[in-house]
Amino acid sequence: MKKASGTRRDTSLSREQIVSAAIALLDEAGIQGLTYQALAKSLATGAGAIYWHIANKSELLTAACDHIVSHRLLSVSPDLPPKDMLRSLALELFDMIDAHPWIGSGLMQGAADMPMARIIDALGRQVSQLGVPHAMEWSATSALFSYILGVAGQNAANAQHARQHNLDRSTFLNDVASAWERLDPAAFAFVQRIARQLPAHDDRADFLAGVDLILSGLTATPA
Amino acid sequence: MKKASGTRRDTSLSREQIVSAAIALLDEAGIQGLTYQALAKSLATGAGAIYWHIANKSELLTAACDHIVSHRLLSVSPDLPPKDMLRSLALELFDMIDAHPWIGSGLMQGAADMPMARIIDALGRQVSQLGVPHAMEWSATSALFSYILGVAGQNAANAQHARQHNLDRSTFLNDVASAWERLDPAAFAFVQRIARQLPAHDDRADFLAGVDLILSGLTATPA
DNA sequence: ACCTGAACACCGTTCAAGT
DNA sequence: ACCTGAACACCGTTCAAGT
Repeated sequence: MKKASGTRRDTSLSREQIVSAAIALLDEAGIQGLTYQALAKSLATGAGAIYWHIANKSELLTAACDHIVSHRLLSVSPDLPPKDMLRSLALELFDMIDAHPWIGSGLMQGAADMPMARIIDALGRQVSQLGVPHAMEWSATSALFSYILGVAGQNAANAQHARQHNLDRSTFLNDVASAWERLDPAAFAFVQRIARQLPAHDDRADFLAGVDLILSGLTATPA
Repeated sequence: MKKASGTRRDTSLSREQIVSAAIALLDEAGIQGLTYQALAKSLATGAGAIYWHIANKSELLTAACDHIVSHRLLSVSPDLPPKDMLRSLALELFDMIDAHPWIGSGLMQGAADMPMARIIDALGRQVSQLGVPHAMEWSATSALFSYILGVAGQNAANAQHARQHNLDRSTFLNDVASAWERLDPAAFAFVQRIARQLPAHDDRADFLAGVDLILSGLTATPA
Protein backbone atom coordinates (compact mmCIF):
# COMPACT_ATOMS: atom_id res chain seq x y z
CA MET A 1 0.00 0.00 0.00
CA LYS A 2 3.04 2.20 0.20
CA LYS A 3 4.81 3.41 -2.87
CA ALA A 4 8.36 2.22 -3.32
CA SER A 5 10.57 4.85 -1.80
CA GLY A 6 12.73 6.75 -4.22
CA THR A 7 10.34 6.27 -7.16
CA ARG A 8 8.61 9.07 -8.89
CA ARG A 9 5.18 8.95 -10.40
CA ASP A 10 5.48 7.81 -14.01
CA THR A 11 2.75 10.11 -15.27
CA SER A 12 2.23 13.65 -14.08
CA LEU A 13 -0.60 14.61 -11.79
CA SER A 14 -3.64 16.43 -13.08
CA ARG A 15 -6.23 18.52 -11.36
CA GLU A 16 -8.83 16.05 -12.51
CA GLN A 17 -7.02 13.14 -10.90
CA ILE A 18 -6.67 14.99 -7.65
CA VAL A 19 -10.34 15.92 -7.56
CA SER A 20 -11.37 12.34 -8.27
CA ALA A 21 -9.15 11.01 -5.54
CA ALA A 22 -10.53 13.63 -3.16
CA ILE A 23 -14.09 12.58 -3.95
CA ALA A 24 -13.25 8.93 -3.35
CA LEU A 25 -11.71 9.84 -0.03
CA LEU A 26 -14.65 12.00 0.98
CA ASP A 27 -17.10 9.24 0.13
CA GLU A 28 -15.15 6.68 2.12
CA ALA A 29 -14.03 8.66 5.11
CA GLY A 30 -16.20 11.75 5.23
CA ILE A 31 -15.09 15.32 5.38
CA GLN A 32 -12.75 14.60 8.26
CA GLY A 33 -11.03 12.00 6.13
CA LEU A 34 -9.95 14.49 3.52
CA THR A 35 -6.42 15.30 4.62
CA TYR A 36 -3.44 16.11 2.46
CA GLN A 37 -1.64 13.20 4.00
CA ALA A 38 -4.30 10.69 3.00
CA LEU A 39 -4.84 12.31 -0.36
CA ALA A 40 -1.13 12.31 -1.19
CA LYS A 41 -0.88 8.68 -0.20
CA SER A 42 -3.77 7.66 -2.42
CA LEU A 43 -2.16 9.57 -5.28
CA ALA A 44 1.25 8.10 -4.54
CA THR A 45 2.83 11.50 -4.29
CA GLY A 46 3.96 14.04 -1.74
CA ALA A 47 1.57 16.38 0.03
CA GLY A 48 3.23 19.42 -1.48
CA ALA A 49 2.61 18.24 -5.04
CA ILE A 50 -1.09 18.89 -4.72
CA TYR A 51 -0.46 22.57 -4.20
CA TRP A 52 1.02 22.85 -7.67
CA HIS A 53 -2.43 22.09 -9.09
CA ILE A 54 -4.88 23.40 -6.52
CA ALA A 55 -4.41 26.47 -4.39
CA ASN A 56 -5.69 25.20 -1.05
CA LYS A 57 -8.13 22.94 0.70
CA SER A 58 -11.11 25.20 0.25
CA GLU A 59 -10.57 25.20 -3.52
CA LEU A 60 -10.16 21.43 -3.44
CA LEU A 61 -13.42 20.89 -1.61
CA THR A 62 -15.24 23.28 -3.89
CA ALA A 63 -13.81 21.54 -6.95
CA ALA A 64 -15.02 18.21 -5.58
CA CYS A 65 -18.51 19.62 -5.07
CA ASP A 66 -18.51 21.24 -8.46
CA HIS A 67 -17.48 18.06 -10.21
CA ILE A 68 -20.37 16.14 -8.76
CA VAL A 69 -22.92 18.91 -9.01
CA SER A 70 -22.21 19.59 -12.66
CA HIS A 71 -22.39 15.92 -13.60
CA ARG A 72 -25.58 15.37 -11.69
CA LEU A 73 -27.28 18.36 -13.22
CA LEU A 74 -26.50 17.07 -16.70
CA SER A 75 -28.19 13.79 -15.95
CA VAL A 76 -31.59 15.30 -15.20
CA SER A 77 -33.97 14.27 -17.95
CA PRO A 78 -34.89 17.36 -19.97
CA ASP A 79 -38.07 18.33 -21.81
CA LEU A 80 -40.51 17.85 -19.01
CA PRO A 81 -43.09 20.44 -18.05
CA PRO A 82 -41.43 22.94 -15.67
CA LYS A 83 -43.12 21.68 -12.56
CA ASP A 84 -42.06 18.10 -13.24
CA MET A 85 -38.63 19.33 -14.18
CA LEU A 86 -38.34 21.05 -10.83
CA ARG A 87 -39.40 17.89 -9.08
CA SER A 88 -36.92 15.65 -10.83
CA LEU A 89 -34.23 18.28 -10.48
CA ALA A 90 -34.88 18.38 -6.77
CA LEU A 91 -34.87 14.61 -6.48
CA GLU A 92 -31.64 14.38 -8.39
CA LEU A 93 -30.10 16.84 -5.96
CA PHE A 94 -31.48 14.91 -3.01
CA ASP A 95 -29.99 11.68 -4.28
CA MET A 96 -26.71 13.47 -4.81
CA ILE A 97 -26.73 14.75 -1.26
CA ASP A 98 -27.64 11.36 0.04
CA ALA A 99 -24.84 9.67 -1.85
CA HIS A 100 -22.27 12.33 -0.94
CA PRO A 101 -23.32 13.88 2.36
CA TRP A 102 -20.14 15.94 2.59
CA ILE A 103 -21.48 18.15 -0.19
CA GLY A 104 -23.61 19.85 2.42
CA SER A 105 -20.52 20.97 4.26
CA GLY A 106 -18.74 21.77 1.03
CA LEU A 107 -21.41 24.14 -0.17
CA MET A 108 -21.34 26.06 3.07
CA GLN A 109 -17.64 26.23 3.62
CA GLY A 110 -16.98 29.57 1.99
CA ALA A 111 -16.18 30.00 -1.68
CA ALA A 112 -18.50 27.49 -3.31
CA ASP A 113 -19.82 30.01 -5.80
CA MET A 114 -19.60 27.87 -8.92
CA PRO A 115 -21.55 24.85 -7.72
CA MET A 116 -24.08 27.18 -6.15
CA ALA A 117 -24.47 29.15 -9.35
CA ARG A 118 -25.09 25.92 -11.25
CA ILE A 119 -27.83 24.80 -8.93
CA ILE A 120 -29.45 28.21 -8.75
CA ASP A 121 -29.38 28.53 -12.51
CA ALA A 122 -30.95 25.13 -13.05
CA LEU A 123 -33.70 25.91 -10.57
CA GLY A 124 -34.20 29.46 -11.76
CA ARG A 125 -34.74 28.49 -15.37
CA GLN A 126 -37.58 26.22 -14.45
CA VAL A 127 -39.08 28.70 -12.04
CA SER A 128 -39.02 31.22 -14.80
CA GLN A 129 -40.64 28.74 -17.21
CA LEU A 130 -43.30 28.18 -14.63
CA GLY A 131 -44.49 31.66 -15.45
CA VAL A 132 -44.20 33.17 -12.00
CA PRO A 133 -44.24 36.98 -11.99
CA HIS A 134 -40.83 38.47 -12.69
CA ALA A 135 -40.70 40.13 -9.32
CA MET A 136 -41.04 36.73 -7.66
CA GLU A 137 -38.58 34.75 -9.77
CA TRP A 138 -35.66 35.44 -7.51
CA SER A 139 -37.36 34.90 -4.19
CA ALA A 140 -38.96 31.68 -5.43
CA THR A 141 -35.67 30.34 -6.76
CA SER A 142 -33.87 31.42 -3.67
CA ALA A 143 -36.46 29.70 -1.49
CA LEU A 144 -36.06 26.43 -3.36
CA PHE A 145 -32.31 26.69 -3.17
CA SER A 146 -32.27 27.47 0.55
CA TYR A 147 -34.59 24.59 1.21
CA ILE A 148 -32.37 22.17 -0.66
CA LEU A 149 -29.29 23.56 1.02
CA GLY A 150 -30.91 23.10 4.41
CA VAL A 151 -31.70 19.49 3.68
CA ALA A 152 -28.13 19.02 2.51
CA GLY A 153 -26.85 20.55 5.71
CA GLN A 154 -28.92 18.26 7.90
CA ASN A 155 -27.78 15.31 5.90
CA ALA A 156 -24.17 16.34 6.34
CA ALA A 157 -24.61 16.79 10.07
CA ASN A 158 -26.33 13.43 10.45
CA ALA A 159 -23.71 11.63 8.41
CA GLN A 160 -20.92 13.17 10.42
CA HIS A 161 -22.57 12.32 13.71
CA ALA A 162 -23.31 8.77 12.61
CA ARG A 163 -19.76 8.26 11.43
CA GLN A 164 -18.22 9.59 14.62
CA HIS A 165 -20.27 7.23 16.71
CA ASN A 166 -20.21 4.31 14.29
CA LEU A 167 -23.97 4.22 13.88
CA ASP A 168 -25.95 3.09 10.91
CA ARG A 169 -28.90 5.14 9.78
CA SER A 170 -31.63 3.30 11.64
CA THR A 171 -29.73 3.15 14.92
CA PHE A 172 -29.06 6.84 14.58
CA LEU A 173 -32.71 7.67 14.02
CA ASN A 174 -33.74 5.49 16.93
CA ASP A 175 -31.27 7.28 19.16
CA VAL A 176 -32.59 10.68 18.18
CA ALA A 177 -36.16 9.53 18.64
CA SER A 178 -35.58 8.17 22.11
CA ALA A 179 -33.63 11.28 23.08
CA TRP A 180 -36.61 13.34 21.96
CA GLU A 181 -38.97 11.17 23.92
CA ARG A 182 -36.99 11.81 27.06
CA LEU A 183 -37.30 15.60 26.80
CA ASP A 184 -39.53 17.58 29.11
CA PRO A 185 -43.06 17.06 27.77
CA ALA A 186 -44.15 20.56 28.69
CA ALA A 187 -41.29 22.32 26.93
CA PHE A 188 -41.11 19.96 23.99
CA ALA A 189 -44.68 18.91 23.37
CA PHE A 190 -44.46 18.74 19.62
CA VAL A 191 -41.09 17.11 19.31
CA GLN A 192 -42.09 14.51 21.84
CA ARG A 193 -45.33 13.71 20.12
CA ILE A 194 -43.61 13.35 16.77
CA ALA A 195 -40.64 11.35 17.99
CA ARG A 196 -42.06 7.94 17.24
CA GLN A 197 -42.69 8.78 13.63
CA LEU A 198 -39.04 9.62 13.14
CA PRO A 199 -37.49 6.18 12.72
CA ALA A 200 -40.08 5.10 10.18
CA HIS A 201 -40.19 8.23 8.09
CA ASP A 202 -38.97 8.41 4.52
CA ASP A 203 -36.44 11.21 4.08
CA ARG A 204 -36.86 11.31 0.36
CA ALA A 205 -40.63 11.50 0.51
CA ASP A 206 -40.44 14.23 3.16
CA PHE A 207 -38.03 16.12 1.02
CA LEU A 208 -40.31 15.95 -1.99
CA ALA A 209 -43.27 16.98 0.16
CA GLY A 210 -41.36 20.13 1.06
CA VAL A 211 -40.60 20.86 -2.58
CA ASP A 212 -44.26 20.41 -3.43
CA LEU A 213 -45.23 22.71 -0.62
CA ILE A 214 -43.11 25.47 -2.08
CA LEU A 215 -44.24 24.74 -5.62
CA SER A 216 -47.88 24.76 -4.70
CA GLY A 217 -47.36 28.02 -2.89
CA LEU A 218 -45.82 29.32 -6.08
CA THR A 219 -48.54 28.30 -8.46
CA ALA A 220 -51.35 29.12 -6.05
CA THR A 221 -50.24 32.76 -6.04
CA PRO A 222 -50.13 33.71 -9.72
CA ALA A 223 -51.36 37.22 -8.98
CA MET B 1 -3.85 42.33 28.29
CA LYS B 2 -2.00 39.47 29.87
CA LYS B 3 -2.83 38.19 33.27
CA ALA B 4 -0.16 38.57 35.88
CA SER B 5 1.82 35.38 35.86
CA GLY B 6 1.54 33.28 38.95
CA THR B 7 -1.93 34.55 39.81
CA ARG B 8 -4.96 32.36 39.91
CA ARG B 9 -8.48 33.38 39.05
CA ASP B 10 -10.13 34.69 42.21
CA THR B 11 -13.51 33.20 41.38
CA SER B 12 -13.99 29.80 39.86
CA LEU B 13 -15.02 29.30 36.27
CA SER B 14 -18.53 28.31 35.33
CA ARG B 15 -19.95 26.73 32.26
CA GLU B 16 -22.10 29.80 31.79
CA GLN B 17 -19.07 32.10 31.81
CA ILE B 18 -17.28 29.98 29.29
CA VAL B 19 -20.25 29.89 26.96
CA SER B 20 -20.67 33.66 27.17
CA ALA B 21 -17.04 34.23 26.42
CA ALA B 22 -17.27 31.82 23.52
CA ILE B 23 -20.24 33.69 22.09
CA ALA B 24 -18.42 36.99 22.39
CA LEU B 25 -15.45 35.52 20.59
CA LEU B 26 -17.60 34.00 17.87
CA ASP B 27 -19.37 37.30 17.29
CA GLU B 28 -16.10 39.19 17.06
CA ALA B 29 -13.89 36.79 15.20
CA GLY B 30 -16.18 34.25 13.57
CA ILE B 31 -16.04 30.55 13.84
CA GLN B 32 -12.36 30.50 13.00
CA GLY B 33 -11.74 32.81 15.91
CA LEU B 34 -13.02 30.35 18.47
CA THR B 35 -9.82 28.67 19.64
CA TYR B 36 -9.01 27.39 23.09
CA GLN B 37 -6.04 29.69 23.14
CA ALA B 38 -8.12 32.80 22.54
CA LEU B 39 -10.91 31.60 24.79
CA ALA B 40 -8.56 30.83 27.67
CA LYS B 41 -6.97 34.23 27.29
CA SER B 42 -10.29 36.03 27.41
CA LEU B 43 -11.19 34.05 30.52
CA ALA B 44 -7.78 34.67 32.09
CA THR B 45 -7.19 30.98 32.58
CA GLY B 46 -5.36 28.07 31.01
CA ALA B 47 -6.65 26.19 28.01
CA GLY B 48 -6.97 22.98 29.97
CA ALA B 49 -9.30 24.53 32.52
CA ILE B 50 -12.11 24.72 30.00
CA TYR B 51 -12.16 20.95 29.69
CA TRP B 52 -13.14 20.62 33.30
CA HIS B 53 -16.48 22.23 32.46
CA ILE B 54 -17.12 21.32 28.83
CA ALA B 55 -16.17 18.07 27.18
CA ASN B 56 -14.87 19.32 23.84
CA LYS B 57 -15.19 21.94 21.17
CA SER B 58 -18.25 20.45 19.58
CA GLU B 59 -20.09 20.61 22.88
CA LEU B 60 -18.88 24.15 23.37
CA LEU B 61 -20.18 25.28 19.99
CA THR B 62 -23.49 23.54 20.54
CA ALA B 63 -23.83 25.15 23.96
CA ALA B 64 -23.19 28.54 22.40
CA CYS B 65 -25.89 27.91 19.80
CA ASP B 66 -28.28 26.60 22.39
CA HIS B 67 -27.82 29.59 24.65
CA ILE B 68 -28.75 31.99 21.89
CA VAL B 69 -31.48 29.88 20.37
CA SER B 70 -33.27 29.35 23.65
CA HIS B 71 -33.15 33.02 24.57
CA ARG B 72 -34.35 34.11 21.17
CA LEU B 73 -37.25 31.70 21.15
CA LEU B 74 -38.42 33.06 24.48
CA SER B 75 -38.55 36.56 23.11
CA VAL B 76 -41.07 35.80 20.38
CA SER B 77 -44.31 37.52 21.22
CA PRO B 78 -46.91 34.89 22.05
CA ASP B 79 -50.65 34.81 21.55
CA LEU B 80 -50.78 35.60 17.89
CA PRO B 81 -52.75 33.56 15.38
CA PRO B 82 -50.59 30.60 14.29
CA LYS B 83 -49.75 31.96 10.88
CA ASP B 84 -48.56 35.24 12.35
CA MET B 85 -46.75 33.35 15.06
CA LEU B 86 -44.91 31.37 12.44
CA ARG B 87 -43.98 34.55 10.63
CA SER B 88 -42.64 36.30 13.69
CA LEU B 89 -40.92 33.13 14.83
CA ALA B 90 -39.22 32.89 11.46
CA LEU B 91 -38.21 36.54 11.53
CA GLU B 92 -36.81 36.18 15.01
CA LEU B 93 -34.72 33.27 13.79
CA PHE B 94 -33.60 35.23 10.78
CA ASP B 95 -32.49 38.13 12.91
CA MET B 96 -30.68 35.71 15.17
CA ILE B 97 -28.84 34.19 12.24
CA ASP B 98 -28.03 37.60 10.90
CA ALA B 99 -26.62 38.75 14.21
CA HIS B 100 -24.69 35.53 14.81
CA PRO B 101 -23.87 34.01 11.44
CA TRP B 102 -21.73 31.28 13.00
CA ILE B 103 -24.93 29.64 14.24
CA GLY B 104 -25.38 28.25 10.76
CA SER B 105 -22.13 26.34 11.07
CA GLY B 106 -22.88 25.42 14.64
CA LEU B 107 -26.18 23.80 13.83
CA MET B 108 -24.62 21.67 11.14
CA GLN B 109 -21.48 20.63 12.92
CA GLY B 110 -22.70 17.36 14.34
CA ALA B 111 -24.39 17.03 17.70
CA ALA B 112 -26.58 20.12 17.82
CA ASP B 113 -29.65 18.17 18.82
CA MET B 114 -30.86 20.44 21.61
CA PRO B 115 -30.97 23.72 19.71
CA MET B 116 -32.50 21.89 16.77
CA ALA B 117 -35.16 20.30 18.93
CA ARG B 118 -36.04 23.72 20.33
CA ILE B 119 -36.52 25.24 16.92
CA ILE B 120 -38.41 22.28 15.55
CA ASP B 121 -40.70 22.24 18.57
CA ALA B 122 -41.45 25.93 18.31
CA LEU B 123 -42.25 25.61 14.62
CA GLY B 124 -44.16 22.35 15.01
CA ARG B 125 -46.50 23.68 17.65
CA GLN B 126 -47.63 26.44 15.38
CA VAL B 127 -47.91 24.19 12.38
CA SER B 128 -50.08 21.93 14.42
CA GLN B 129 -52.21 24.90 15.56
CA LEU B 130 -52.60 25.83 11.94
CA GLY B 131 -54.76 22.79 11.61
CA VAL B 132 -52.83 20.97 8.93
CA PRO B 133 -53.69 17.29 8.63
CA HIS B 134 -51.81 15.13 11.13
CA ALA B 135 -50.06 13.24 8.37
CA MET B 136 -48.57 16.50 7.12
CA GLU B 137 -47.49 18.01 10.41
CA TRP B 138 -44.05 16.55 10.29
CA SER B 139 -43.25 17.20 6.68
CA ALA B 140 -44.51 20.77 6.95
CA THR B 141 -42.48 21.45 10.08
CA SER B 142 -39.49 19.77 8.61
CA ALA B 143 -39.79 21.86 5.45
CA LEU B 144 -39.87 25.07 7.44
CA PHE B 145 -36.93 23.96 9.50
CA SER B 146 -34.85 22.92 6.51
CA TYR B 147 -35.60 26.19 4.81
CA ILE B 148 -34.48 28.19 7.82
CA LEU B 149 -31.40 26.04 8.21
CA GLY B 150 -30.52 26.58 4.56
CA VAL B 151 -30.77 30.33 4.95
CA ALA B 152 -28.62 30.06 8.05
CA GLY B 153 -26.06 28.06 6.14
CA GLN B 154 -25.84 30.57 3.34
CA ASN B 155 -25.50 33.32 5.84
CA ALA B 156 -22.68 31.50 7.56
CA ALA B 157 -20.88 30.88 4.29
CA ASN B 158 -21.24 34.49 3.22
CA ALA B 159 -20.05 35.81 6.54
CA GLN B 160 -17.03 33.54 6.50
CA HIS B 161 -16.15 34.49 2.95
CA ALA B 162 -16.60 38.18 3.64
CA ARG B 163 -14.47 37.99 6.74
CA GLN B 164 -11.66 36.11 5.04
CA HIS B 165 -11.46 38.70 2.31
CA ASN B 166 -12.21 41.71 4.50
CA LEU B 167 -15.33 42.65 2.58
CA ASP B 168 -18.38 44.44 3.84
CA ARG B 169 -21.78 43.20 2.82
CA SER B 170 -22.36 45.44 -0.16
CA THR B 171 -18.90 44.91 -1.62
CA PHE B 172 -19.42 41.20 -1.21
CA LEU B 173 -22.74 41.25 -3.02
CA ASN B 174 -21.30 43.37 -5.80
CA ASP B 175 -18.47 40.92 -6.23
CA VAL B 176 -20.83 37.98 -6.49
CA ALA B 177 -23.05 39.87 -8.91
CA SER B 178 -20.22 40.78 -11.23
CA ALA B 179 -18.83 37.25 -11.07
CA TRP B 180 -22.26 36.01 -12.10
CA GLU B 181 -22.42 38.51 -14.94
CA ARG B 182 -19.14 37.21 -16.30
CA LEU B 183 -20.37 33.62 -16.57
CA ASP B 184 -21.15 32.02 -19.90
CA PRO B 185 -24.56 33.40 -20.89
CA ALA B 186 -25.62 30.15 -22.54
CA ALA B 187 -24.87 27.94 -19.56
CA PHE B 188 -25.97 30.44 -16.90
CA ALA B 189 -28.85 32.28 -18.48
CA PHE B 190 -30.90 32.68 -15.35
CA VAL B 191 -28.12 33.55 -12.96
CA GLN B 192 -26.81 36.11 -15.38
CA ARG B 193 -30.15 37.74 -15.89
CA ILE B 194 -30.76 37.97 -12.16
CA ALA B 195 -27.27 39.14 -11.21
CA ARG B 196 -28.07 42.84 -11.20
CA GLN B 197 -30.91 42.42 -8.76
CA LEU B 198 -28.58 40.84 -6.26
CA PRO B 199 -26.85 43.87 -4.73
CA ALA B 200 -30.14 45.70 -4.19
CA HIS B 201 -32.16 42.83 -2.81
CA ASP B 202 -33.40 42.64 0.76
CA ASP B 203 -32.34 39.40 2.42
CA ARG B 204 -34.90 39.67 5.12
CA ALA B 205 -37.77 40.31 2.73
CA ASP B 206 -36.66 37.42 0.52
CA PHE B 207 -36.49 35.20 3.54
CA LEU B 208 -40.01 36.10 4.58
CA ALA B 209 -41.23 35.60 1.03
CA GLY B 210 -39.90 32.05 1.20
CA VAL B 211 -41.66 31.44 4.49
CA ASP B 212 -44.90 32.75 3.04
CA LEU B 213 -44.48 30.50 0.03
CA ILE B 214 -44.34 27.48 2.28
CA LEU B 215 -47.16 28.71 4.46
CA SER B 216 -49.45 29.43 1.55
CA GLY B 217 -48.66 25.99 0.17
CA LEU B 218 -49.68 24.64 3.56
CA THR B 219 -52.96 26.43 3.90
CA ALA B 220 -53.86 26.05 0.23
CA THR B 221 -53.80 22.27 0.62
CA PRO B 222 -56.11 21.58 3.53
CA ALA B 223 -57.37 18.37 1.95
C1' DA C 1 -12.79 20.20 43.34
C1' DC C 2 -10.71 22.87 40.14
C1' DC C 3 -6.81 25.02 37.65
C1' DT C 4 -2.09 25.34 35.19
C1' DG C 5 0.56 24.99 31.25
C1' DA C 6 3.70 22.13 28.99
C1' DA C 7 3.49 18.14 25.92
C1' DC C 8 1.38 15.48 22.23
C1' DA C 9 -0.80 14.36 18.00
C1' DC C 10 -2.46 16.08 13.94
C1' DC C 11 -3.07 18.98 10.03
C1' DG C 12 -2.70 22.73 6.25
C1' DT C 13 0.78 25.17 3.94
C1' DT C 14 5.46 26.54 2.45
C1' DC C 15 9.72 26.03 0.30
C1' DA C 16 14.46 24.72 -0.79
C1' DA C 17 16.11 21.14 -3.20
C1' DG C 18 15.53 17.90 -6.65
C1' DT C 19 14.38 15.97 -11.64
C1' DA D 1 7.40 22.42 -15.43
C1' DC D 2 6.46 19.60 -11.82
C1' DC D 3 7.47 16.81 -7.68
C1' DT D 4 9.58 15.65 -2.92
C1' DG D 5 9.31 15.68 1.84
C1' DA D 6 11.03 17.94 5.74
C1' DA D 7 9.92 22.09 8.35
C1' DC D 8 6.68 25.43 10.23
C1' DA D 9 2.73 27.32 12.41
C1' DC D 10 -1.37 26.32 14.52
C1' DC D 11 -4.82 23.91 17.06
C1' DG D 12 -7.62 20.49 20.00
C1' DT D 13 -6.87 17.53 23.74
C1' DT D 14 -4.47 15.26 27.62
C1' DC D 15 -2.39 14.96 31.94
C1' DA D 16 0.91 15.24 35.75
C1' DA D 17 1.53 18.55 38.93
C1' DG D 18 -0.25 22.08 41.57
C1' DT D 19 -3.70 24.59 44.99
